[in-house]
Amino acid sequence: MPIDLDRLPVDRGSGVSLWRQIAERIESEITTGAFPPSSQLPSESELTERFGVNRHTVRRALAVLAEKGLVRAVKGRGSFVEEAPLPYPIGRRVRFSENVMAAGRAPRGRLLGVATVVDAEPTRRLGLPPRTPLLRIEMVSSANGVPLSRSTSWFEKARFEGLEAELQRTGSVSRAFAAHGIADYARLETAISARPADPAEQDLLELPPGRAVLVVDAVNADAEGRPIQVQRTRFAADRVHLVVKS
Amino acid sequence: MPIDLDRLPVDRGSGVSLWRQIAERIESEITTGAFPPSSQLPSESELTERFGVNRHTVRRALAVLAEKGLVRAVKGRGSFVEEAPLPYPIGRRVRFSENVMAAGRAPRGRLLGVATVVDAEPTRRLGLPPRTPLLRIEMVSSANGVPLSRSTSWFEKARFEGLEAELQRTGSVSRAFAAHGIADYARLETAISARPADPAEQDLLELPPGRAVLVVDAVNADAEGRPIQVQRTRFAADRVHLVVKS
DNA sequence: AATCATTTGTCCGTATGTATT
DNA sequence: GAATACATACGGACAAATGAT
Repeated sequence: MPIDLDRLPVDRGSGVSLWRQIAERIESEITTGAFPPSSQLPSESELTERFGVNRHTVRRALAVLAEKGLVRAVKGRGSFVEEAPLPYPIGRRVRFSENVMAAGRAPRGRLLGVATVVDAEPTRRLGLPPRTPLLRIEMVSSANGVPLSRSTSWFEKARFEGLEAELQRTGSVSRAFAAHGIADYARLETAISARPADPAEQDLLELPPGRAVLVVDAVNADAEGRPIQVQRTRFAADRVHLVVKS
Repeated sequence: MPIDLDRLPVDRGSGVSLWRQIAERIESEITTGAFPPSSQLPSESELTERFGVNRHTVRRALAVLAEKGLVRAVKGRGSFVEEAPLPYPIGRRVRFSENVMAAGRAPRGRLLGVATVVDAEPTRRLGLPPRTPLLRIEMVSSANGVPLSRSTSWFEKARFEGLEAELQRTGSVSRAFAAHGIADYARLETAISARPADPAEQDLLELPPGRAVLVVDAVNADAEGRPIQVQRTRFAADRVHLVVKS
């Protein structure tokens, strides 16, 4: 009769700590597909029973896996297997929905807020005269219900009056542009940096404290090459990797 | 007689905490150029005297600036003004030294170690048969003496026997390649991600705990398009931003 | 609308083995 | 060997968020 690995008890006094053994067992079950991406892990108390250890020990193992970005714990609900990082192309074409769908996941955009602002730096990058009123739009985008990015965009207000209504309705910048007669647009320049997520980002992106965000700073232009959008996107660094084509 | 802002004492009971006032004063002195990039700040005790506060208050102000990535404290030496982030192009051409010199800074590479290894993943990406022996090379690269990146490279051992000697001597991958008859090489594919720096990286890159590293994963190929190098570079995210040309 | 069971997060402990000084 | 520090493991209580009833 074959050994049932799932029921194999932890090995006390083996020189390997229990939390490490448990973490490795759960990790192998994730990588072999016993726990598929986005599925829910057994609760801490179930794992406690299964491995015959204290709940703290299970929690330590789960903390290791969370640290590695393999699982994500949600208070009051449970722990879930993280999806593999989504490959996000950084090319001329910039279409969040397309990029997410190409990876076989369901994109969604949520409008957080709209404001009319005067801001020197985006104005300069849009090539507009100083103190031109801009539309500033805050969004959160997700794939399969998991938040992927938080973005801030600036547009010339006079040209994109009412853009927010379309954004609100569709949750898609591309579609809002289309409604304003812009069928095609492309990346002009892109700068990429990274830093730890701040508390607001931790909240909106459902990130545990200390994780990093990838900051992608881009200027997008219409078919004639005129800048129409300055965008600063903060991706949850655990959930994407940016792919640059040469 | 004009007011000497440098000598303006801190404003107690103004509703703004002393550490915040001091942080803002030092920050403005940095941005106005009174403390140029890479210069050394006055010691904590000098600042203590100048502002007439306790050393803890000065330390808190400096901690804020370090958190923002404006200054860098080095134990036993002092605090230094961070350089502006170096724009690092991610294009077809991959030349660390060129990129750093283009920004007007002095590049330097230091070889940390060389090992012969068998590793499935880089072997596969190099398009070599499984279990082919590889040369794995660990480096740290810096600009103006400030560590910028930590990289691990894999090469086919049979083809690049003795590469490490040249690397040791010049600290440059390009020059070591040249000595092996490879005049030109280019990026094949690049993936970018980010995560908090681990303790070893904090040490080598002189990063305070909690900061992020930009992980750039690349396969480079010779003039014929054959992969010759798999490279994983971890940039100190505070000190560079990657610029992608479209 | 209010209550309840479930689940993770945080805190208080105690005991024990291991490594260092 | 003794003293010390540290990591490991366990026990229990309660807070906080969630989802269902």
